[in-house]
Amino acid sequence: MKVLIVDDESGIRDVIKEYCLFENYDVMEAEDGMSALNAVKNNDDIDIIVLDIMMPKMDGYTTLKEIRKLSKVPVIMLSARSEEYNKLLSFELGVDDYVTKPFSPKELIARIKAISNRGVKDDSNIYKYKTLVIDYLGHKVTINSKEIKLTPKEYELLVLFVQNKSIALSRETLLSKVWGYDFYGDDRTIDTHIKMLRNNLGEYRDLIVTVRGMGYKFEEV
Amino acid sequence: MKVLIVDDESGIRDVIKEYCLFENYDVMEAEDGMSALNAVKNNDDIDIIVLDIMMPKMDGYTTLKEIRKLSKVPVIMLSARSEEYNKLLSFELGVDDYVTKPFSPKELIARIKAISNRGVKDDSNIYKYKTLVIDYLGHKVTINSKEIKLTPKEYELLVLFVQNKSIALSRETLLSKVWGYDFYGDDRTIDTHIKMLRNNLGEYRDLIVTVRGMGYKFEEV
DNA sequence: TAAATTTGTGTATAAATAGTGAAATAAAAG
DNA sequence: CTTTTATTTCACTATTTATACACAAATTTA
Repeated sequence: MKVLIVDDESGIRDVIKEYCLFENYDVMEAEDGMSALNAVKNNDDIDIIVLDIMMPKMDGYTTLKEIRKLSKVPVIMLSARSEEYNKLLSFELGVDDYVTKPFSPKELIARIKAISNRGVKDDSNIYKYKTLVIDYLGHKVTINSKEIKLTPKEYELLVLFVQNKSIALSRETLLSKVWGYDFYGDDRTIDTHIKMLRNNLGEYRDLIVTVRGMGYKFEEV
Repeated sequence: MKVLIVDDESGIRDVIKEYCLFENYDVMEAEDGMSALNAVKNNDDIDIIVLDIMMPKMDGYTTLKEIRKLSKVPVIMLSARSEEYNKLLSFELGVDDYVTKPFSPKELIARIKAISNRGVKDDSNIYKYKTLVIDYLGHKVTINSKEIKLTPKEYELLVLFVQNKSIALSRETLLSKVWGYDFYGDDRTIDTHIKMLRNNLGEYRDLIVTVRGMGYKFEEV
């Protein structure tokens, strides 16, 4: 487990860091939004981010908005006042939890634990967009209540896309996540599977958007 | 969907309420067991209750016991310590889920969603689909009132499938649930048993659906 | 606009997976 | 101990799925 702590006050970072280390979490620090962003860009093994809202230059909201273009990693926000709360919600950026300052480090750790233990039981078991429905438990995809038959690879691809909505996934990432780190074959294999997936998605084929020179992403219109 | 939130701390109620509203659930609040009880008495459209265990005057257990005299509505319990869990289990009042404080609001919402999607738990001793009947107590399966003879493994498989209707079960899961975690044998053993089970199910053989690359599932047509 | 790069797509072939019957083992019943 | 029943392994087949590759289409760069 690796925790990224983002706060401009080194004192606060230190306190949180100590507690995290004590719980055997790995820790990374960032003192502003920019460095946090870079940290996320360059490390795909960050499991949770503790993010202060009140920061000079780039505030927590903006930082989170940028992070969300890269990753869906769980985020706990730190804020000075609970009134910020509604703002957080309306923000719809997938804040997993929030803690008001001054907070007891113990409480923060407890919340970090809660999120890290949560595992897969996170989101609901169904994804819906218009008439496109993915039933994760049943491994079933339907359009207009009619099942569409996907091969295992196609299904895995689709799920990966949906769970990274609006995030561009490089060919590399796709290969490593769906095929496994030890895949030897051709890059273009992906294209073929994308083609098949699109065909099977029929009227929803455009949800899978080509990001030229990079890869693909899933984007609700 | 209407959620009744029962907690003596208004701060906690507010957080849960905000998240629920954001997810388009209707919300009612109660700050103690008595008002919760009244709320249930006077509103028959409550779909789910989030109930804190630690409350002054009437605690969560007592409250739940009283609620159960009126309704079978699904309940999620909140408690400060995980030790309460065992107590909950032995309590046998039909607690649908259980979340320890401090919890991430997102997690609570995920669980509320999970419950609201799944509907009411079925606790009958008989499963029926058309003329296929499983009598759990009698360990007997009949089709058109005629008993079909299943071997122990076949029966266990069938029951597991039925109790996980529409959920894809991986070979791994099947092995560990029916054969035990310590089974040391060929994966393909399952296929053979599936084959036999299907043969025995005759006209209902198609209820067991192959999920390619994954396992099998039971699906009523 | 032409050339170069990248992506889309149809098709052939290779590889993986599931269905099945029969034989070998193991377990239970008589 | 013998017979019967149940379980497991295994080889073979049918089917589905994955991959490579060639060429077309689209986009970018020079």
